[in-house]
Amino acid sequence: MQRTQFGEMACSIARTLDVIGEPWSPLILRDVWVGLSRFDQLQADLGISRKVLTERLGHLVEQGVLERHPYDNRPRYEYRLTAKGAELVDLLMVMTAWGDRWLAGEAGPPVLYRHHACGEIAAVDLRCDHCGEPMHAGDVDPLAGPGSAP
Amino acid sequence: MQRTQFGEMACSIARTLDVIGEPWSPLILRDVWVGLSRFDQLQADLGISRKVLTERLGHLVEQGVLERHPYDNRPRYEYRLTAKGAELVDLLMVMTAWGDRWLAGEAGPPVLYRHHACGEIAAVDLRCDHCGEPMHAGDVDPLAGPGSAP
DNA sequence: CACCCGGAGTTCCGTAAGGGAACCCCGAAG
DNA sequence: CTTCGGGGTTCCCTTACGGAACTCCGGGTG
Repeated sequence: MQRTQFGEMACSIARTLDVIGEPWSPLILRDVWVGLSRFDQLQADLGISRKVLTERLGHLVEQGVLERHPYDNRPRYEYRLTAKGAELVDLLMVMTAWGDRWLAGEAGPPVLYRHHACGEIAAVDLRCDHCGEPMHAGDVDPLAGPGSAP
Repeated sequence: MQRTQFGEMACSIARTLDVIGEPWSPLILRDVWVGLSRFDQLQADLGISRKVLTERLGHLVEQGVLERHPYDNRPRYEYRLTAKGAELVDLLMVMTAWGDRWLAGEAGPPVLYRHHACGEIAAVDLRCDHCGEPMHAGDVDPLAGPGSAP
């Protein structure tokens, strides 16, 4: 008996969860994204147990989302986002947008993002990569794709 | 001693995780989104333990993401997305896009999405809600927002 | 050279959460 | 009045998290 593995399912959501779905993983990614890159920094910022942090970092490196590499002659390492990991930041931005909208309350969002292109405080918006029109829950029909059959 | 609650953190990502970050929750949302709405349907489709499914549904309803309501004179219930929950589908679409791109492999994506507006098979793309330009990992600077202080 | 330091983990134990299967409740249909 | 099926509960077992202590290792400092 073991915990269910989502990676085996024919579903990109489940497979993505297999990479960053474990507790803490998205927060680790967030920290690395904003520049916290060393073990002790992450541990202190998150308050995560060192054991679990070790496991998560190992998994994220294994999945090609983070890269561990030395920054000193001593055995010191820092973690960086790979290209694969940087694209996961899209996910973080959408989570941020949703949390800002539905959970921030009176106080307002804890963090704001300034968009380089326009210089404004902004949030993300989902568009169709084909026609550029908005793309949300009710705007699509799911169809079986090539990777669906056994 | 108890499991760490992310909801207390001053971070919209952490707070969002408190709502849908538990194992299975995103997959439950996906199923409800595509039309599986009854307890036994969800249980059979996901292979989740009934105990955990009960807990997750309860939590999602409590958080206002799902609505439980009767569909018969008998004690029968179905779960539906609320407006708050429907906006979480954005998150699922971004997870799908990332999984399709990085994890689908040779076989291709298991599910395709046809966009109503243009009729094409499409994926989501993240844009700035201000200027409409692309908005990804390197395109923003985080600043402290109003909800950041202790 | 002996000692200490700080980063990066590893080990160990107690509690809590997931997996699985069996059981229960309830209203309708036979 | 028994059966059926949806919608959960209950119980036990195993795995995983939290927390604190311990280890390892290379570089300064006296």
